[in-house]
Amino acid sequence: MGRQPCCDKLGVKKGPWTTEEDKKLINFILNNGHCCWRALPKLAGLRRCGKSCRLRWTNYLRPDLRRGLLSHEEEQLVIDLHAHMGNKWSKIASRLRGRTDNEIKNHWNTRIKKKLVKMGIDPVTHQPLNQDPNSTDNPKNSCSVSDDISMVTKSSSTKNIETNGTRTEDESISTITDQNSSMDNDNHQLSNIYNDEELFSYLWSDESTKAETPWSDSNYDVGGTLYHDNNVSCAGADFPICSPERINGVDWTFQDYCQDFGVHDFGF
DNA sequence: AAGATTAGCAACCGCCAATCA
DNA sequence: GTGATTGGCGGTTGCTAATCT
Repeated sequence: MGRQPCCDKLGVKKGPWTTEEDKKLINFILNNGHCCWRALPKLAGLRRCGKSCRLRWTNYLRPDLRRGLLSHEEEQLVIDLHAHMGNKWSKIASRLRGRTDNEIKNHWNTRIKKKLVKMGIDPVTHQPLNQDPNSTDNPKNSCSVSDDISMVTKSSSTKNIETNGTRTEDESISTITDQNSSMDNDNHQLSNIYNDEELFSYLWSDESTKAETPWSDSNYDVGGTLYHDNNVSCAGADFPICSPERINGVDWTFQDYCQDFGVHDFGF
């Protein structure tokens, strides 16, 4: 007897999400939260698998997500964390506020991995590769790799040494995240959130949205101190608000994220 | 200009661990 | 203790846009 499929395969839609489906999912979660992903599609009027809904929400629709390319600092952090943790994308993602495991995994596979290989560094072990001296991929011959990555690799090596020394892994990771607490292009990235015109205009509309979403994953630990959420009671539900953080000298709060997402009124 | 190739990303699949009855 | 259910994770696929020839 095999495992029961996560959803009834018949009549379940696959493939890219439409704006209409996004609206339904956002509306439902903002109004009801997501108590049970399996039941959610039916309740929200979606012909989707619960798993698919969860993925769409966590990877794309969550209002606390940041879109756009990873900054140099974030890239550096990912490499450092990967050197410590390996392919633990969700754990790495939890150290980068507003980034998803899928996004980081994609970025690693499509960009960082190639850069490291091009530099003659094994992306798995973070140690120098045994290069064929005639290979065109010999790092001595490749001058196109950015200097910042070279710095990163040095940094990773240093971290490895530190880990073998007196520092614990957590301490060393904490140090890394501290270094990452100021990101230079956050504002630019925030401005890139949700550029889908139709969805965006919908979100900016006056449709009321009472949030009872648990926002369980809104406790960020970047830098270890920046994101301690305070729960605010809202419409009978505890609704967390992030403490302000400083990005480019600007204080950002969860409300800012909400506004950036286009949801003006969470019932505060 | 057109076809081929490559890169980037969203989404799916299968497995695993935690939880519950 | 055991099997069913659910959520979550990591690997992989497939589509689309960009770039190359």
